[in-house]
Amino acid sequence: MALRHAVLAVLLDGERSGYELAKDFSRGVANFWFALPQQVYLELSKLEKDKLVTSRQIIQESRPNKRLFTVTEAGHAELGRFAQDAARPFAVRDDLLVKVYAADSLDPSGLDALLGQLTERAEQAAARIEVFERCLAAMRGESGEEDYLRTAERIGPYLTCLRGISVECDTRDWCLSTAQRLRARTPVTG
Amino acid sequence: MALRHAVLAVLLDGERSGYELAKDFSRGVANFWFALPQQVYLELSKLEKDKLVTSRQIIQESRPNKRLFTVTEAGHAELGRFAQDAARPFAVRDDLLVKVYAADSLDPSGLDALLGQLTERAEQAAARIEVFERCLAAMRGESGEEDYLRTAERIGPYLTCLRGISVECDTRDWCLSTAQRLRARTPVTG
DNA sequence: AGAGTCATGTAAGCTGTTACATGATTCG
DNA sequence: CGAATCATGTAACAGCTTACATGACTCT
Repeated sequence: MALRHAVLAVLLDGERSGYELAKDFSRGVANFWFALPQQVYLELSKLEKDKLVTSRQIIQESRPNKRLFTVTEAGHAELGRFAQDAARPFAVRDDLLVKVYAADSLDPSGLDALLGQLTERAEQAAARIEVFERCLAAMRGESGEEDYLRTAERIGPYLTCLRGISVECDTRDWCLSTAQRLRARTPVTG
Repeated sequence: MALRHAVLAVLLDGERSGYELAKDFSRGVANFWFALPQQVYLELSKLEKDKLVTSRQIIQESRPNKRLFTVTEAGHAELGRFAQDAARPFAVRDDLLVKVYAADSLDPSGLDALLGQLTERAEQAAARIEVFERCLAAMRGESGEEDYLRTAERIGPYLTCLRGISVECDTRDWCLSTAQRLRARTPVTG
């Protein structure tokens, strides 16, 4: 039971197709849970079988038909139960950190590859920061942030988006400073 | 292939027993990769079978016997190859963020549970920050940070530890401000 | 006396990834 | 004309979690 509640949570925003959900989960928009499209489609079938969501089919002419999903009463109840359960501690698993940990034992070409990956990750983080910032601006509209957070009907998505930004800022800064520090130790020889 | 390289990376610090590794991976010390003890023992057998590590047994009297593992030449080569492979993008999967996303739809008791979990997570983060900070101090000894990073033989562990601290600071701050913001919207009624 | 530490595993089950499969439409 | 977008799935495999199993020693 994992993706399950993430899908239900995103469906709180309203009817969505599997395709839209899959995009959210495999790009970074649903910043709190990553999943591949295959997994999303599978989970939607299970959720429907368990009556936590319902779907209605939309017949389209110039596009493939699609199904739009909505959370049922039982789905809402399930989310309520989920909130009560102890949240399992967040488990970090990051290839890039493993490589940095082992950086000292790498040969020049390995180190070079690592520096490239750090830079790339920093760039990805920067790109995501921009996306998130536009999301926030769109959500809050005219209001100031604190004002929005006090008065808006729905603030969950705003709060998780804020988290996305701070995590990515952190990632970007760490990647850049780490790359610099590793470079500072291997002066260009020859 | 996943835990595999994380274990090899930790073993670069020198001979370790399965038990010690398991502790590192299931507590937060090996900050970059979480794994349960069972998984670590299993991975060590596989690594030994594939000759990427060797072990020697230590017979103990007042304690169970143990095996100490070391990275082989082939193990070092494997880490080198790993560094060259593109690092797979980091995938976030966090229960707590799912709950915050769904916060608006929770009843008072669900929201209360969530606030508790946010506080708890903030406390865990604070505790880990202290642990990491002591690790850093121990590693750098008398030297200043930038000095240490330029001159020390091995800095990988220091760099990942720095990352651990900034991630946990971020977690702590976000959990606390999020709890506050959610509380501000549900004034005590009655 | 009970909890925690040292020390190592096996087996079943669930979750996530990779590979495969299809096919029309729109944009550059 | 090739690539991307829309749209939905199945099957095999790899990785992670939960439950089970054992047993002496040390600290409160």
